[in-house]
Amino acid sequence: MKTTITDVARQAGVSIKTVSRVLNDEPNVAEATRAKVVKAAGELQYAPNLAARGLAGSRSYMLALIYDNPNPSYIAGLQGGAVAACRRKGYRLVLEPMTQAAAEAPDVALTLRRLGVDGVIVSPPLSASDSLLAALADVGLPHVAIASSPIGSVPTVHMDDAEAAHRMTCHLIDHGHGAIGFVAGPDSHPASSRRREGFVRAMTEAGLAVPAVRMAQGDFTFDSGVRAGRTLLSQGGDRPTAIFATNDDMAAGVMAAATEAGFAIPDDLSVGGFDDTPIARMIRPGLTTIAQPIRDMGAAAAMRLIARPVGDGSDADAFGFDLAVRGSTGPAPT
Amino acid sequence: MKTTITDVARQAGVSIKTVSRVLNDEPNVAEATRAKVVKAAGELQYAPNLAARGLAGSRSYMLALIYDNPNPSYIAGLQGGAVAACRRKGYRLVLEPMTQAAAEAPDVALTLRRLGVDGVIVSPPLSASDSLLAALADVGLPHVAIASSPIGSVPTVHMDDAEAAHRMTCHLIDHGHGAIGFVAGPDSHPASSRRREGFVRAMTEAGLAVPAVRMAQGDFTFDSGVRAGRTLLSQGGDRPTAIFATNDDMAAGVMAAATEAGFAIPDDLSVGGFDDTPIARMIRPGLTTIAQPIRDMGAAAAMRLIARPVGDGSDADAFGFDLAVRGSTGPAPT
DNA sequence: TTGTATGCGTTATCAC
DNA sequence: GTGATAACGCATACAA
Repeated sequence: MKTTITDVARQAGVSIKTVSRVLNDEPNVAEATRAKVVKAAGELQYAPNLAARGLAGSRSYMLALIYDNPNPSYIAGLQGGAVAACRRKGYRLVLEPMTQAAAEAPDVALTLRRLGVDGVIVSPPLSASDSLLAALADVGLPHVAIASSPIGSVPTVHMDDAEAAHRMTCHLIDHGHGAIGFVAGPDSHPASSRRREGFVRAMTEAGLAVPAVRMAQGDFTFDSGVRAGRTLLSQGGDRPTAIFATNDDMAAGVMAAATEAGFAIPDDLSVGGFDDTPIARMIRPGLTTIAQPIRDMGAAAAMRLIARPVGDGSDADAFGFDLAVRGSTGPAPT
Repeated sequence: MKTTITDVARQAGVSIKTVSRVLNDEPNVAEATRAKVVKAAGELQYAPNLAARGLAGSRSYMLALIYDNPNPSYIAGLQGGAVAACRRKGYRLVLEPMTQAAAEAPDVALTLRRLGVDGVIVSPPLSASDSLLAALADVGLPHVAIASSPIGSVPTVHMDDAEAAHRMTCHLIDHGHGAIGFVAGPDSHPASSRRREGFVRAMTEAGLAVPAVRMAQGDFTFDSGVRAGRTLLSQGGDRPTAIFATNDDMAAGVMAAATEAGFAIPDDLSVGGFDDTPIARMIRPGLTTIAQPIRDMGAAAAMRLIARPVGDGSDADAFGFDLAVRGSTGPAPT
C-alpha cells in the first residue's frame, strides 16, 4: 500500500491540509508543526502522488522537450541542462521527438494537447516552424524556443549565430586568409542563414570578396562536408586557403576531403567548424570551432517555463559563445 | 476551459462511461455509438487528462530512463527506441540522469518513489549497480536492465559483449595479426570485463599469447585511448600490429596516437573499436567496429515494461550485433 | 449494449 | 495557525 498524505497527517497528528502546507512551503505554519510533519513524512518515506497533485492543482509538473535534431551531442546538452533545472524545481522532463512533417501537420494541436505538460521547450530547427509555434499558441501551451535569434512574440533563449560566425571569420582573416570558402547548412535550418550573414559581413568589412565559387552547401552531415570540401578545393591555384564549415560534422568532412587531396592542415588549409561537438577534439588536428553554452541554454529554457508559466512574450535570454581555437586553423600559406 | 470527457459525452449524447469505453478500446460498444463518440471527440479536440486518468487508474503512463553515460549517441539511440515504443502505447518517457554516487546513496529509494512512473529502464553502467537494483525491487518499481549479460533475477535486455569482442578479435586474427593489443574500459563498467573475456577467449583459441604488456586500460574517453595507444606502440619491434580498443572514442584515440607516431593505418597498424558511434564514420580511415542495435534494445526495454508491468523476472531479450568492417583494419604487415 | 455512482490523493475554499 | 470538505477528470464496480 502506498503511503498517502493522509497517513502522514495521522502520523504527525495534524490534518492533511497542514501537511499540504508544509510540503508546498506555504506560510502560516508553526515551526513546531512543520517539524513534526517533516519528520513523519521522512519516516514514512512519503512521496506525493503526482497524478493527484496534477489533478487537483491543474499543473502536471512536467515539461516537454520537442526536438528533431540528428546531432546527439547537441540534444544531450540541451536535455542535460533542462533536466537539471527541472529537477531543482520538482519538475520532470518528457521527450517528444518530432519530425518537421509532424510539426507542420494539421493535427499537431491535438498532439500537443495530449502531451499534458505545463510547458514545452522547442529546439532548432523546429523552433523556426511558424505553424508549430502557432499551434502552441493556439492550444495555449506555454513555450519557449531555442533559436539563433529572438523570434517574434515567442519567448526565446538564443545565441547569436551571426555574431559567432562573424567571430570565426575574423579569426581566419586575422591569420591572413583572404580566400575563404564557406560551407552552409540546409536552408531549412534557421541557423544557416544567420551563420552565412555573419560570414558575409566579416568578409565585406575586411574588403574581401565572396565569390559564389567559394560558397558551398551541405546538410550538416559529414558526407556533405566531404563533398563540399572536394568541390571547394578543386579550383587549382584559386582554391581557398581556409574553409569555414558551419558545423563540426561538415568541418570534419572538409578535413577528410582535404587530407585525401593531399593538403596538410593547417599548413595548406585552415578549417573552422561550429558547435564544439566531441568530434572536434577527436580529430587531428583538433578543430577550431564555436562553443555554445548549450547546457545553460537548456536550463534557461526550462527555468523560463517554470518561473513564468505565462510569459509576457516579449523577453528573451541571450547567451554568448566561445571561439575554441585548436590546431585546424593557422596562418595562411604564403 | 479544457474539454473533458463529460463534454464529449454530452456532445455525443451518451454517458461518460461509454466514452471511456470507446477511448480505451473496450468491447461491448455498438459500432454506431462508437462512431458518434469518435466524431464528438474529434470535433472537440478532446485530449484525456492524464493526471485524472492516472489517479483513477493508478497508472501514470510514464516510464523513466535512468542513465549515466557520457556517450551522447548511445543514449540518444536508447532514448529514440524507448520513446518510439512508448508513443505507440500512449506512454511518455521521462529522463532521469543519475550519477553512480546517487545510485548508491541510501536515499535512492525515495528518489525512485518520487519518480511516480510505472516502470524504469536502467542503462549501463548503472544497470550493474546492485544497490540500485535492490532499491528498485524494494520500492516495488517494475524495471528492466539494459546490460551485457542477463542479470540475476532482473528482466534484462542484452547484447553479448563477450561474443562481440570475440568476433572482432577473430576478424583481426583472420587478417594474420598475432600480436594484438587490447585497450580495456574502466573496471566499474560491466561491459569491460565481458569484452576482455571475449578477446582473451579468441586469442587463446587461436593459440596466441596475451602478454600483460599488450593489455592497456582506459576510461572510454578519447584521451585515454591516446595514452593507451602511445604505451602499446612504444615497444619497438615487439609492438602489436593491431589494437582492439573497446569503444570507438578510445579507438579514435589509438588511431591519433598511431598517426602521431608515424604508423599508417591499416598498413602498419589495424585498429578495431566498439559501438559504431558517429565518429567511426568520421575519421579516416573509417573505423572497423561493433554495431549494436541500441535503438531496438531501447524499444524492447520499454515494451517489456508496458506489456508485462509485473514481469516474472526470469526472462531476458537477447540481441545480436554486427561487425562493421571499414578501413581501419587490414592484413598484418609482413 | 449502455448508464450511475463511487473513489483515486491531492489542492483549494472556506470556516474556525 | 489549523482543519473539514469540496472539487479535479477519469476508471471501474455495479446496475439496468
